[in-house]
Amino acid sequence: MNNSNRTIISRRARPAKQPLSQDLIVQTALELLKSEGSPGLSMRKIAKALDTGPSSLYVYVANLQELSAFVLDNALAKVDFPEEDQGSWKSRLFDVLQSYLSVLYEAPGVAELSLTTIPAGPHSLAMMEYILRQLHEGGIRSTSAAWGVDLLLLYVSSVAFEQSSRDRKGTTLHAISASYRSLDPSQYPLISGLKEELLSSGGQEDKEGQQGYEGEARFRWGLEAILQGIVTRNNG
Amino acid sequence: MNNSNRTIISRRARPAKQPLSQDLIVQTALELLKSEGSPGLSMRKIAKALDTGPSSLYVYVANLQELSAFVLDNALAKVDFPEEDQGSWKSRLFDVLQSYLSVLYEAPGVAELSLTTIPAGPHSLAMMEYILRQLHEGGIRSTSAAWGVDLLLLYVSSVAFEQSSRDRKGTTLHAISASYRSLDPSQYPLISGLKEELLSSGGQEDKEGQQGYEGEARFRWGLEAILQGIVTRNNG
DNA sequence: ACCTGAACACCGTTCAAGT
DNA sequence: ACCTGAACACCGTTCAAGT
Repeated sequence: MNNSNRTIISRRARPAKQPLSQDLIVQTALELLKSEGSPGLSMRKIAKALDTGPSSLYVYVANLQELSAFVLDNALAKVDFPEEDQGSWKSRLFDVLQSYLSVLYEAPGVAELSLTTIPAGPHSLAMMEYILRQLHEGGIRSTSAAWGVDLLLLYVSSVAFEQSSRDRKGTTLHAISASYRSLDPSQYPLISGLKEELLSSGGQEDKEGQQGYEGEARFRWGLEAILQGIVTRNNG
Repeated sequence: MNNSNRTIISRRARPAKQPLSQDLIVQTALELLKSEGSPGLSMRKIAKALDTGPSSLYVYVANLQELSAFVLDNALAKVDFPEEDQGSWKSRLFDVLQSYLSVLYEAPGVAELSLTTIPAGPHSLAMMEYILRQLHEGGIRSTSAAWGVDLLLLYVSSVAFEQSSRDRKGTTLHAISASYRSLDPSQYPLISGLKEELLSSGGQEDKEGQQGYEGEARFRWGLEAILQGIVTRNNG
């Protein structure tokens, strides 16, 4: 620093520079991820936001990968678990997964994290346990249940990620839409004939609600399909 | 360069420095991706492999994202389509998806690409068309078919990615295994009870074949479950 | 038209040095 | 024990300049 012989003008807007801690780092990282997307999740940017150098973070966090895992689990704290004495197990199951989806939608980067980092934090475990409990109540046990949770969570993460990676760049949606429309129908008759259906990939087609009507319908369709399959495999 | 007054000793091992082209760039990129994983897919490394500077690549490719899309489609050229006059539509469907999975397994980075980049290249379109044709033959049409392909491809990509991101770091599997084993059974009774099933995530438990027996079984289970669901939704 | 060098604005991680 | 500065070895992309 070159302000050694200069009285400090103002100790920043920050509240007197809180001491660092893992929690503070993780929270700052999550804020950056939400405001700037996945490029916001960088050691250097987090350090800058905390008014320090990147090397300081390594006291509380092994590396970026570990930090990412913490950030994901922190975000998952917001997932809502419906009370277990109301409604059917199936409606509760759909509701958690819907809530999980909303949390992932909140920030484009979080969806990517959910696919990229292995979920072993307490919040993710709590969600798995809750889902397993609903499946159990629905008579789905053992292998079917274990593989089923994975499949369901994978589905939700993928939907969220696909969606958020489209939002990232308006170009991409235009690009794919254009490429479908310019297809040679004689070479790709089925794709050509299903253009519209293929493109309604769960996106927010309207500007209003959290998620378009089409998107919500498609999300539930996929969920029902997977669950249907799990149930059938379980009983068959 | 500082060898201006020095006769060139040897024009590298490369065959007399081929002129650049999009195809050469894409192929080199794919080779690097296979040999070094996703960090290998960098403009600078590709340029170095081609014995030029990174800026030279921008004549043939808009940016890294576009190049990635080309690389993915190039890799998908290897997907095998079973002859359509043999076996059932279902066995053909499973076989393409199995072949798709093998291609993604070939390189850890390719699996990641398949999740991250929107597939609009000719090889990916050909695969979609083929799958739609099998579904059509199985009586699955319209929305069910359109959303079904997406779901099936998503599943395969995710399985491949999950697997390859585990291979990347032996630590991660150990870490998750450890975290499951150290769980408080009273807090997470169902997860604790299903430890084994949850951990058999389609991985190669044996050192021999391309894929472990457990892994193959789990992969097919997921496929059957999804397909079952699609069929039921389609008819119901 | 194609290629190059140099620069710009970034990365993650380490490490000796300070308090 | 915690924090810092400086360095190392990387990124993608642009742009003026050369052929």
